[in-house]
Amino acid sequence: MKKQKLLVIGGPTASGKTALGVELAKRLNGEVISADSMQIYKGLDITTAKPAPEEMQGIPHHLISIIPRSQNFSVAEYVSLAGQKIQEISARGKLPVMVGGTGLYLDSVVNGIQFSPEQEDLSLRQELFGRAETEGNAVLYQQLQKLDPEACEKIHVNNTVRLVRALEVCLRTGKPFTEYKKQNLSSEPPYQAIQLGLDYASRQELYDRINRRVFNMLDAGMLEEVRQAYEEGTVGTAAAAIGYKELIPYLKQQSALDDCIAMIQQESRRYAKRQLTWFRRNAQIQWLILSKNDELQEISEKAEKMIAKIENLCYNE
RNA sequence: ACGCACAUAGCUCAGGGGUCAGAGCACCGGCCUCCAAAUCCGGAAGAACGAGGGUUCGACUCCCUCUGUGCGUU
Repeated sequence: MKKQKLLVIGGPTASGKTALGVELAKRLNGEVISADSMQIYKGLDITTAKPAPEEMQGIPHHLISIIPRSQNFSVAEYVSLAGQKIQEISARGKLPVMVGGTGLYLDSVVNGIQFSPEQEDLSLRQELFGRAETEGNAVLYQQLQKLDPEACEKIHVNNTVRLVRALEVCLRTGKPFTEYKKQNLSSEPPYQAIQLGLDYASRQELYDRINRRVFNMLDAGMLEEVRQAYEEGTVGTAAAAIGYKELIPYLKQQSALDDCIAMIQQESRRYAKRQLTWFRRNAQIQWLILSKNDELQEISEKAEKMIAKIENLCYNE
C-alpha cells in the first residue's frame, strides 16, 4: 500500500510558518494541521500567535483551540489526533499540511512514534516528583540505574523531568524505558513526508522579527487577554506559554510593564534558538533560508519547486 | 541643605591590603520518544574594580576630595 503524503513545515517562532502554510495549502489543495503545544489550548489567541480567521483565507485549520486550559495535553494525544486528521484530509482527496514549531510533535507524527500503550499514571508521576524533592534526584537516579542503565547514560541527574518520566515507564510497564525508544527507531515511518524548514539567513533578522512581533501582539490586546486568562485561573502547561507567564508579575504589580515586555522578547528569542537546535539535527528537512525583504510569493514558489523535486525523487525510487 | 550608604563584566551582585578580581543572567552550542513556549547539559567571551589625590614595600580593598546614584532628616 502506498503511503499517504504529508507536507510538514517547521521553523522557529516568528519565521513565517503560518503564512507559508496557508499559501502552500492554497496552491496544493491542502488543509492545515497545527503542530503547536500551546495553540492546542483554548484562549490566549494573541499570545500564542494563532492564525486569525482572515489569515486562514478559507483554508481549514485543525488542532487549534481544542483543549481547555484546565487540562494537560500530551504528545501521545497529539500523535493520535494528528493521525486521524491526516486520514480524514487525505480521504477528502486533499493534502495534509502540518505546520508548527513544536519539533517534538512534528517528529513524533512523522516517525510514527508509538508511546507506551498504558495510560499516563499521574499519581505515580506525582509521587516520583515528590520523592525527587524529598530524597533528591540521586536516589531516583540510582533506582533507574538498576531498571534501565542505558537510559541513565542519556539522562542527566539534574534533569528531574526526564528522570521521573523514565522511571515512571519502567515502574509501570516493568520494561526498560529504552526498549520503547529502540522499537520506535526501527519502525517504518508511516507517511511519505516532505519536510520543509524555515529560517532566516541572519539570526539578527529573526530576532528583530521576534521583538517586533511582541510589540504587535501587545498592540493587538495581549495584555487584556492575559489578564482575563489569569483571572479565570490558568494552570498547568498552558500557563507556561511565553507571554503569559512573563506578564503575571506585572498583573501582580511586582514588576514594571517594560521589564515584562523585555522578558517576553528575551524568552521568545531563546525559544527560537532551542527550536532551531531541534530542527537542525533532522537531516530530512529541506531548508528555506529567508532574508529580510523576501516576499511570500517568491518563498512559496521556491517551496513549491522544492516539493516537486522531492516528489520526483520519490517516483524514481 | 545636612546625615548615611553605595559606585566592581552588557545587566544583577559577590569579594578582599600582596598568585592571572569571581558568580548568576544575557550570548553561543547541544540533549530531547506522554507537561516540550517545559526541563536539562556544555561553551566562549567579557572589568585597567566611578575620577583624582594620599598612606603603604604593595591598594580594587584604608584615608581625603570630587562626581554620580539611592535612602533618611529638617
